[in-house]
Amino acid sequence: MTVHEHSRYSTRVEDLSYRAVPEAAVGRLAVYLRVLTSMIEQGVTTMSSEELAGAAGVNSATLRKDLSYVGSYGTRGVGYDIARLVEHIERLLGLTRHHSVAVVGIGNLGHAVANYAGFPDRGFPITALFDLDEDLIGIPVGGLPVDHADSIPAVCAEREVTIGAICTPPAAAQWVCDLLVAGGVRCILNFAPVVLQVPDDVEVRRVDLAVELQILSFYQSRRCGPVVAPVNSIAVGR
Amino acid sequence: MTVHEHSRYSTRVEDLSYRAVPEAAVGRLAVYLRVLTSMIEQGVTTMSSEELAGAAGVNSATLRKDLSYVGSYGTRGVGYDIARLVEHIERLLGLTRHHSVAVVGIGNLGHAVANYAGFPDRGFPITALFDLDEDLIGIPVGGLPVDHADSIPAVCAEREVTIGAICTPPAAAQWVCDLLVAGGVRCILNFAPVVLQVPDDVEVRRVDLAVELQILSFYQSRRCGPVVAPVNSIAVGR
DNA sequence: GCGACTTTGTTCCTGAGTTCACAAGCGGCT
DNA sequence: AGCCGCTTGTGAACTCAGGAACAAAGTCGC
Repeated sequence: MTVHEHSRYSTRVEDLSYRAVPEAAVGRLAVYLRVLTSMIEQGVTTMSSEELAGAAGVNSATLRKDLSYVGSYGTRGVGYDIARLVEHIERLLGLTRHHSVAVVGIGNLGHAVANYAGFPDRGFPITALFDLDEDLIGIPVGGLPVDHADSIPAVCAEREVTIGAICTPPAAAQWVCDLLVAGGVRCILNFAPVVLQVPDDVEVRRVDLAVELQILSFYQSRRCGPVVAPVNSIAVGR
Repeated sequence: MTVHEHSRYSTRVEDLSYRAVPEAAVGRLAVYLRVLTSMIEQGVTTMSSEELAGAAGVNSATLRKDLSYVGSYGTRGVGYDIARLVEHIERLLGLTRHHSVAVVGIGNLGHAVANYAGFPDRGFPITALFDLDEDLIGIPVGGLPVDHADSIPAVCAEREVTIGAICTPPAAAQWVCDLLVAGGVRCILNFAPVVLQVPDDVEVRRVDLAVELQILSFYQSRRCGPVVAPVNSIAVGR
């Protein structure tokens, strides 16, 4: 295991436990986690890599490699003890501490996010809601009153918000983002179709419906053959 | 350009134009497209790779390589003609033909998706809405009445739906998915936190809020140092 | 108690994607 | 008209992720 990276964390010894986890693996681990918890509800206690891989839609070798990052506890010849595995994955993903979430922009999407059932259950309590619309402010959504966006920095700092979800129209997104950052938020989930400019120490994940659709569109047209395209600039040009 | 792939499309000549486009590049092209169209609205007509890369948040070399897949039309020493570039990217992504979208599950999220402003503008007209709730059926949402989920196969086939968006609770997602596939839908956008099982010729893209949050959580805890974790099973074990 | 079978954890390898770096090309300036 | 500087497009190195195969290890049956 040759670790020759620019190490910001080189002072610690157990670095291995939370660095050196491939980007993509983190996302898959979250998926495994959900499959596993739903298995617990069904009363299953043990699962082999083959089964879990099938349920998660990945290769079993990939799965085993991913699990090796969590210092996994499987039993050869048997499989994985689901309860123990869940515990380890949760620790690796940092789900043992709670991350309070602020939702900005209480439109259709904001409502959906604020009411999303899975969040509180899984360690993501929503502790603040913001909007600009005077008619919305003060009205409780999912049991929590909406605050004015101007108060984002103060409220986020006070309630120790760690994750901000931006559900505003694109025009407001960058402004809101700056306010969140000013309030100490370092993780942002951006639903607005904009590329946000943030300091280096802020992590942004973009969820972009239009982009997803366009990717599907690409596959669709690749499947059906090319577009009409009697355009000679393609055939001849360059 | 060595193209030595398993070629399902080897009969055609201009294959290069739409095969051999890396997965990741397609997603980025959609982002470039949005940046470019917003630039047009601002009256800009020309842009260098450096500028566009900055606005899209990617490396300029990556951007140029991505644009080379569309058989790009830049001018050395000047940059790219935005209008022409937009046209070419739209053709590659298959946006010159319209893809009608069906939304299943008219809850919070379904409303958000159905009303999403960007869809009709960008060639994704929403032509069908479905739900199970009798109270919703017949009621128009965004100008379109809601149909019963049982009619998914018939309606999708009739209206030539090419993309299905699943916004249902997880328990219903697989059932809905099967109905969509039965109706001839080959592209699915899945917002339900479930891994769908589909035939090989169906393309599924998953948008999973919980997974996104957990990835952010991982980065957050990596940043702040490890979790409390005085657990000796980690330090000592194996 | 021992052997055979099952499944994990890991190593190696292949292929893809990203970045660097440079040559070719185009416009503007003198 | 010729030169200079700027920008594109691409060839090549490098990094990273994914898949196959195998050895270690533990359990179950006898």
